[in-house]
Amino acid sequence: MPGGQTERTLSPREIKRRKILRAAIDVFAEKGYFAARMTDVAHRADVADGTLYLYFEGKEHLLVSIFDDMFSTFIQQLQAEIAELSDPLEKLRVMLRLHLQALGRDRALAHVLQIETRHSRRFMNLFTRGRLDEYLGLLRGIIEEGQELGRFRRDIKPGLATKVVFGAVDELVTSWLLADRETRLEAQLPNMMKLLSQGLVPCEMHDVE
Amino acid sequence: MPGGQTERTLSPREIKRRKILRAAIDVFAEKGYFAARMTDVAHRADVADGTLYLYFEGKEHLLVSIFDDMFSTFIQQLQAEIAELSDPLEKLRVMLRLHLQALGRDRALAHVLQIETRHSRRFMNLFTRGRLDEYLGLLRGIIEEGQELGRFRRDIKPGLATKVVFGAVDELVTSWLLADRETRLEAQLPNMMKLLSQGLVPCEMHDVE
Amino acid sequence: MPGGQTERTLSPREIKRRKILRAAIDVFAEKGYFAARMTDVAHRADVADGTLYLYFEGKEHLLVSIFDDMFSTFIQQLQAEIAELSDPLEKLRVMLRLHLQALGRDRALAHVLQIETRHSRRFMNLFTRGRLDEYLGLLRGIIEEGQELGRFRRDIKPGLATKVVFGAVDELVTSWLLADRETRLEAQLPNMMKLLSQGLVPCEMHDVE
Amino acid sequence: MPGGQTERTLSPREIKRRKILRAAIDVFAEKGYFAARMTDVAHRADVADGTLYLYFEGKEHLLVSIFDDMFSTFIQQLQAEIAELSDPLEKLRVMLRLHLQALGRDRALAHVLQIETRHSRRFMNLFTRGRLDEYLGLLRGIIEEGQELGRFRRDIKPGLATKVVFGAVDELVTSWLLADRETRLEAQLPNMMKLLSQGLVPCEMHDVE
DNA sequence: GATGAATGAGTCTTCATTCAT
DNA sequence: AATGAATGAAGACTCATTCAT
Repeated sequence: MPGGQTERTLSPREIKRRKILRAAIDVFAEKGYFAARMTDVAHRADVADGTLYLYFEGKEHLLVSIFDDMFSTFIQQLQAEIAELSDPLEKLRVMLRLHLQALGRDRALAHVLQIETRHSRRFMNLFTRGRLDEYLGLLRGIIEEGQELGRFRRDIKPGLATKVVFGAVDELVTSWLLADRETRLEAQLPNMMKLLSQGLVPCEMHDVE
Repeated sequence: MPGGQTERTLSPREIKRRKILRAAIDVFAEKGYFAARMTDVAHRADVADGTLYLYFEGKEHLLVSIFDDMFSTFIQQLQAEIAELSDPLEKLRVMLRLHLQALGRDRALAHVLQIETRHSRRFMNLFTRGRLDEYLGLLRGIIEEGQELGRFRRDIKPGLATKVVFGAVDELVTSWLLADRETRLEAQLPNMMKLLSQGLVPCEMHDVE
Repeated sequence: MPGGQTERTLSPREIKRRKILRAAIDVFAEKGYFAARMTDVAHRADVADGTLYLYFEGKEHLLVSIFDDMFSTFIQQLQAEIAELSDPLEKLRVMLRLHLQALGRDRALAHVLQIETRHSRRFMNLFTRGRLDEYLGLLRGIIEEGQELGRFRRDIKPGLATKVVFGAVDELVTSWLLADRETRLEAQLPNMMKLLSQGLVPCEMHDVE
Repeated sequence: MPGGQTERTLSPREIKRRKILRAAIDVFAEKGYFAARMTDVAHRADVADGTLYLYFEGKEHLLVSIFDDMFSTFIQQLQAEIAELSDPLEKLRVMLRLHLQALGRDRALAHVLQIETRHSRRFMNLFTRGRLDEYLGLLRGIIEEGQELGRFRRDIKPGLATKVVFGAVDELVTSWLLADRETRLEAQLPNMMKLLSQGLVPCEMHDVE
């Protein structure tokens, strides 16, 4: 999610902006957003306290910026990779793989995005969910496409399916985060794909249902 | 989830304790845990500020107590209702139904449990997740039982399935909460059960997978 | 201006309120409003920093309250004493005497009212001048009455005369304040009355004018 | 008051100095000295923040310089015009006319001189009053001269008369400023001269006094 | 037990000033 | 000379908690 796709040359301003953002991610992940003090972030970024305010409007904006920056980079990458595929199931798999990879690669970032960024309804309504809708929209698009092509079961509302899929991945990430395992997050992908696509109950018993 | 199964007579102390807890739920839901002030809770409960500390150790303990009280009542009810069933799929359905009912019935409580109670890793590790494990254990037990009885697909790790199911319900609740819909939360149950049990992909295409 | 006319018993709250106000007057007079820190006021009043905010909304409100408290007490006294007189010139004399006495008696208060309370247009428009209008209205009333009775020259606009009289007293106070003299402020009254009532130029030369 | 009597050619440095001073007057008048930020002044003057410090020692010096610059120009003009007159009453009239003209012509400047420049005892003692003494000395000289020549009443202390006259004009200016009238300040001069020279009380009633 | 007035530690933010370029 | 990015000291205010009544 971070790095990689950056242009050859970054302006000095952009470099410092990212240094501060990185410091904020690390500090927020370590101490939590509320316990973190602006001065901690400044020290970690190796700048003066006041400098933070030359790049960000305030503490909350720092948190919002983490979300926005990482998210928009991620969504772009997602769209690029998905565009090249035709099979909806394949698109879904790639989407979830990128999701798990992006977060699995950067534990501190994952912390901030999974937890600190969801600390209140106000914050979620104002920031988290707003951005998340782009992701959910992409996901829903894939599901609807799959239904049209007959690759996905048609008797399930795409809105609900979107929530179930997102909820599943999201919980996977959160429990990986909190359990502090050594497992690679991505390793769970095949199993999860099977479960989501085929369900809990074997086919021959579906009539029972 | 609250009330209902309590004994006939509650001690005056217990009555006031619950009054405070209810006030805390409402205030936390309205303003968010951090923005809520102890004095707000006291006013809502119609007691003096200092009185809160005769019943709870402090602000954080108030939040923990909400979780614990509601959760233990809920888990008890869950176990009682499930014990009477034999079919794992039925158990699962009842479990999720109770989950959705309990939260769908009390929006303020749902707010607190879904959001305020998850505001930091520290809090989740210390309180939220600890209590949640009882719920997750119950869920996992049902899934394992289903696999043993051949009612559930055996090629899926029960740990993963537990997370997927919990993640799905959890997300359902959260999006219901944030969207502020008029929908009854419980109404989504049949659709979700179908999706979880049969998966996204129709049986005849499973080989493709 | 302060004290004197207070009721027999003051509530404990009112006592503490006045203690804080007195501390604020002294601190503002010593260090100036802007240089004064809230913690200075709290220390002087012998209360905790936070206690200030139980009695006043903030630093600015402290300054406004000094003005309002002292001014309303003063205006009341003024009206009471003037009501008993009939001669406009006498009324004027009493008014100015009370003015000079009230401020001459309490140098710190005079400092705050003459200087700190006039630090910006915004503050003057919002607070100082608004209150002052009551005083100016009283003054103007006396002048108009004097003109009607033929005791004061009729060819002078009362609005202008009001300003001239107020400006003269006000400047007298300010220069007394800044010169840090030992003179009693009140001692200047007879001279000033003569000047205001008879003017700079002897009568026999008025035609020259 | 500004410009006018300056030499034909100003050094580039002096030009920029004045540009900054003008910017400071406007910004201080608009936002008040304390609320004004150095960066506001720099922007208004169309120079970089740091440049201000190549011309002025700091924010306070900017305010002092406004006072000094404008005042010394004013005093010079005053002395020149008065020197040509012989009648003390005429001198007084010219002095007050110039005073009212100078401020009436430049509202922003008047703001700064009447209000911002008097924000604290420290500032007044250190700067405002010090410069003002030149003005007051001039005024006092005229009054004493008038008394010697028998044109002014001898039974009034010149010090007091000076204060009364200055206070009257000063208040006139301040109330003109705050009332935000459309009146020309200077228009009040004749009336004020009459009041100051002949007093409030008609001659035939002076014995009453 | 209940009260609620008092406490005081804790922190985000502003902005005058500096100095490397 | 001019720039403007960076600095960092400083302080008003909040609010969880206590404790004398």
